[in-house]
Amino acid sequence: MTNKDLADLLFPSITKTIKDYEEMYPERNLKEGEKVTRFAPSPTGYMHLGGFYQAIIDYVLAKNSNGVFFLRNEDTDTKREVKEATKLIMDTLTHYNIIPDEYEFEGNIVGSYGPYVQSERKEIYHAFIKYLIEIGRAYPCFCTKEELDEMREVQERSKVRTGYYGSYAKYRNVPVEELISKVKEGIPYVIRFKSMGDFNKKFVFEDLVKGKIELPENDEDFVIMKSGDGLPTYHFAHLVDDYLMHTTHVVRGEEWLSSVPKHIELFRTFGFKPPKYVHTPLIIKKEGTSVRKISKRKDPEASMTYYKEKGYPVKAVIEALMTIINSNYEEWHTANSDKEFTDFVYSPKKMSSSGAFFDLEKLDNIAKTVISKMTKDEVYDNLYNWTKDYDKEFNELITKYEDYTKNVLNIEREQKKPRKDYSCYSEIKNQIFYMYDELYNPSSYDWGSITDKDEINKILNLYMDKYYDISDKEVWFNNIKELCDNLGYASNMKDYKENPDNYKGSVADVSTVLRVAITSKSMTPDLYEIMKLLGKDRIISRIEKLK
RNA sequence: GGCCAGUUGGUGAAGUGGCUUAACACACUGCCCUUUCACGGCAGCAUUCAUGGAUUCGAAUUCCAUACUGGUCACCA
Repeated sequence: MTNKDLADLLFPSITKTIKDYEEMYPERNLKEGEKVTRFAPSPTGYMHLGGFYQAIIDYVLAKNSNGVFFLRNEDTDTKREVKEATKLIMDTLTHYNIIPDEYEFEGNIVGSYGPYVQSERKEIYHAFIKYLIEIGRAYPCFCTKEELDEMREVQERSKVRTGYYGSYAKYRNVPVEELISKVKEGIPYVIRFKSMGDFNKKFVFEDLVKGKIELPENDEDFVIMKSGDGLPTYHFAHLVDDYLMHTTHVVRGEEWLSSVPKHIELFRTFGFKPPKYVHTPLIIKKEGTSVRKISKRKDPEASMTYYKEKGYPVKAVIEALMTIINSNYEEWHTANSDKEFTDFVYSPKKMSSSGAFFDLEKLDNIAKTVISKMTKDEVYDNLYNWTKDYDKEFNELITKYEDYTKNVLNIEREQKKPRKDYSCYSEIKNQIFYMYDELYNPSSYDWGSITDKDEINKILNLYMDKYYDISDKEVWFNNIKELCDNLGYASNMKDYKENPDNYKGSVADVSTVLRVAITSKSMTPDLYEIMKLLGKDRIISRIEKLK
């Protein structure tokens, strides 16, 4: 009996060969330098910031070179799989407008290198495994979990490297006859790769981020196909998929660096050219004095849903991530503000090789600038879309008062240096609630230096009786100044600063009284604009309410 | 423990042997502008690049050692 007999026994229905698949998935028509990248998440029900950050790199790498970016669903871990996960991934990518050129979603395949869901590619993997068995480079292993655990304990006790290799590889040199009869008996098995590597030999591997790295050869007979469902492990699926889909650049987290020897040996065994690798630093989080990977359990900001729920502008999140990806992005972006982030030429070499800290404060700052540069219509539309999902009540209000809301959002916007009030859409309501009678119901007022009720009433009454005029900003402010003179407050700040004792206070104090009486807040944008939008009736009623 | 990687201010970082008295940005502090806040302007914020040694006229940049941090060592990706 031969390896061929074993292969046929294991995969009786597999008739296609590697060659057949190579013909089905021919070389892509790429011009020099065009890159093929992929985002390959496993659908565990969660879209991690770290994953999204890699997706951006993939996307930019492909767009930079006019290449192809595709999405592949790595669902080989059936135990961890979550049904809605694929939708979540698609929704997130769509929200950020990172649209793959090829993907598979809800039964729809876009692209000619599919299927793009690994569980649908089982036959393909099996054809490759069958070949490996035929040439004697893979074999079934019947070890139970208990046996493997025991082996590891023995190895640990005798202080040798743990793993299934060399003389520890129990089924590596078992004659085919015996393997065949065990299979026929129905004993569960996995398929292992038969490694020819030597752990004491090193080879040089070039990572595009880290540069040249010296790694030991792989000598482990690692699992390539699991028992039960017969699905491949990551290592094997990576080989087959990235070979047949003609991926040129594999972007993945640096936690994969230590399995590079396995992947390289696999590619060499088949005589395939391995892709280029971009092992990205992990996104980390400071906790006390130690650093750790950002985690979905402890850090809400590790999930991409966090940014959507808060209502951070799409551009801001991408910009913050791009800044981590290549720190010269920021400078480039200020010099090329009209360009898309995909026009920025990403350089793996320029990536920091240590862990990156995703700074939420920095994100806030970027987001404020992004929103400040939008037109009132853009802010309105984004606010509308956000409130539609997360704040129905406010959504109805801004729909009812659409033009008015746009005017509110436009205060101090159309100027060279617009205000930077909002970092996310969820913040807007809290900052402009006083512009809506439906929301205006202050329980307290932020009075400034003037807190005496009689004095406040005196200022307000006199103002409404004699000085109220919002026909023009200059007129409006001159009136306030006259009011100040009339009541013994300094109308000129310089005079006040020079001789504070000559006055009861200054125009700043009087203005604050007006501001707080009308909005309840001491910090607001331009009061004149607010008063103009509110109109006399509402101003009067708010002042009356104070009495 | 084996293997691999990393270590520049509170943060992201620039920097690849002299142009660095370490860029830029965020944060922070002070002043100015100012009807508040914000914006904006100006100034301040690492005598030092984990530590020790070596090479060199000269090192954050090269080499060696040490320390610390992280990754990995699954029928998870």
